[in-house]
Amino acid sequence: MYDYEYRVLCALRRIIRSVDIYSKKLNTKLGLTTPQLLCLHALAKSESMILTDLAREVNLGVSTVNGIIDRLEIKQFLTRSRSVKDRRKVSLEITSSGKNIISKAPSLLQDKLAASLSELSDEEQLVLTESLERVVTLMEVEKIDASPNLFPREQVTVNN
Amino acid sequence: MYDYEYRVLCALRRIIRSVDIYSKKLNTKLGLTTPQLLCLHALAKSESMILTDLAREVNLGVSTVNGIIDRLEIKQFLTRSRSVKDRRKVSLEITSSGKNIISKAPSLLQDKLAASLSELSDEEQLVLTESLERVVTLMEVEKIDASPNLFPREQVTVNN
DNA sequence: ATAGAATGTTTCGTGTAAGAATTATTCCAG
DNA sequence: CTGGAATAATTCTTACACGAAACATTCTAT
Repeated sequence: MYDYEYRVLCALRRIIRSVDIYSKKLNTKLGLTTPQLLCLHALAKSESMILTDLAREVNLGVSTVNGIIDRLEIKQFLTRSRSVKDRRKVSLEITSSGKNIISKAPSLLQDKLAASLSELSDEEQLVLTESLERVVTLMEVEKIDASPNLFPREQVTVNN
Repeated sequence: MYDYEYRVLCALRRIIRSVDIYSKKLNTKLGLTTPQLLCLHALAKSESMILTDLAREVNLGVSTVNGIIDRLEIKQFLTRSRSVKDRRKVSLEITSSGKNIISKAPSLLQDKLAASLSELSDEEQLVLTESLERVVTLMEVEKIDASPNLFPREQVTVNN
């Protein structure tokens, strides 16, 4: 019973690590990380977008995406421009150079994972995908539950 | 067919984000993040350990773990001491204060995930766990495959 | 019309996370 | 026994990733 919990935790951490290592490999080969590519893809679909919406689109925090945008702007794969109508907003636009790079970029999923996934039967793909999505919903319950105290057992405070 | 790939990618990123957000929540409440707790748990099991082995144990890079160890040492949850037999090695030992904190700490898995997981039937738990582990093996193939060129389609080099 | 709520971006601080390079030590072959 | 390979830890740089705080702008209720 406790066994599954440990196995799940272990699997999650290894998945996280794999994703990160792939992102770094991408960066040395292509000059772009997975999150950067992800943002560019989102921008390519919309042609023009606001930071807040982009963050929601790629499931990341707004301050995180802001940093990613900084790096993409330096590399000239997108432009920032203050909106005239509402001067709080900054509209993000992918450049032609940006469009070019994503057309050359490999899959956002590990090649092998994508390949192996497509080799599974449709049935198996479905089970796997839905299992992952179930994990997501299980995890994200936490977020919605706005209980003020997360650990009612004991209030531990360690601040040296 | 391509659909599954997108759903898998999306699920993975949301899982990563959830794990990270939980870790930060832990940190504000307890003063320790998930990776830090994970390392302490590993040390508690062995009583004395070397950096390299600890890194392998928790599935992280050695430079990453070194930083985590730095922070745990400052908080006095472990001690570093150069080995006398082999002076290259540094033996890591959890302190009593370290043992104390992990006994008070909540689950390393999101509470809700752990709870929801245990509520599933044994059959379902198994499917879910094995699906995750399958994803791990699919992803880690990449690591073992030591092909010099990862993206045979095209050799893209963008170095401004 | 204006104070304050709301919205949107940016900056800051902290903590992963990794690879590359550096240093120190030990091992080993000749 | 000595020089180079191997092992181990550390430092450096880069990039995520987040929340909190600061800032500007717009909206809204009175």
